[in-house]
Amino acid sequence: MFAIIRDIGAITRETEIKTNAEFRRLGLANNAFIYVIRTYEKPGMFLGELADSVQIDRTTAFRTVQKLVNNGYLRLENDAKDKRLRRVFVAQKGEAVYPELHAFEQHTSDTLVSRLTNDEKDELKRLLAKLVY
Amino acid sequence: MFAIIRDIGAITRETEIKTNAEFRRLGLANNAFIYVIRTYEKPGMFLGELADSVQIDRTTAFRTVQKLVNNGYLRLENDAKDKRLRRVFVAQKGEAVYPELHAFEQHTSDTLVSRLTNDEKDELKRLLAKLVY
DNA sequence: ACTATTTAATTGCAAATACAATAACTATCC
DNA sequence: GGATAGTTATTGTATTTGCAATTAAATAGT
Repeated sequence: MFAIIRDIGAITRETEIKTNAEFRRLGLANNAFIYVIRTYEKPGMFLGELADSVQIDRTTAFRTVQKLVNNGYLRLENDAKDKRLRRVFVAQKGEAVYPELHAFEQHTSDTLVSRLTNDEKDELKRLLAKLVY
Repeated sequence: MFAIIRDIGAITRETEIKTNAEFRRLGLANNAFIYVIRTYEKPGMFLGELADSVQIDRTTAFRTVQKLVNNGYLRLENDAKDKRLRRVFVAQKGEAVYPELHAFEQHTSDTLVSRLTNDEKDELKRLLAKLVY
């Protein structure tokens, strides 16, 4: 059964190479585009929550978010109740670029599963969801 | 359908974190263990071939292999016909450690799919194989 | 045979990465 | 309400990473 884990790893690494190449021109290589997508879709996560949601080391995520704030893609807000928390939102540039990021993700995903029938796509989706949750 | 690509990425990142933590004590973090496994299973690949087989940047792969050669896990041999090629083989330490690496990969994979029925496991394996090839 | 193109390995270097440690704050327990 | 434990953000630092460029060798084309 280890073929499953190898195939999954292979797909991820190949996808990341393509996506990073695509978004380097926007300063969103090194998986930075993921942060913009996730933040757009779920605004107001605090830093550690965002890091966990993308399964990336918290210190790495922290520095990536810093860079994205400096670049104008994201912005941070202190939580009113809990002074430890800094919540993440998209800034103007992040808002503007989201459609393009999402379209590319969609396209990449469609290409990946293009040799499957619709039933197979649904089944794969269902099975993967079962692994994750 | 982009849930598929997200779930796949999430599984990979989580798996890599666990596996790197497990094998750090052996000096096989940063995905180095993958090279030992693949080389053991297909000895004599040249450097670029090995890099492609694990979907990792060739320069990164090159440096990782260098380190593994220094650590006694792998060894290199010049190709007799084509003077550009350096073929990779496991050395003593690589040979010795392979069973443990493979057992861990097996265990990780089994844990990952433990909530699936046997039929579902087979189906997932089949669908993923269809994506990769 | 000779030039041009391709492919492999390698190095240079700036940036990214992640473990470890610390500081600030919150929640819990007695 | 004060000590203790747990959580979050942050920094220090050494290592890793990967794009770009270089060298060397093989292959293709004429």
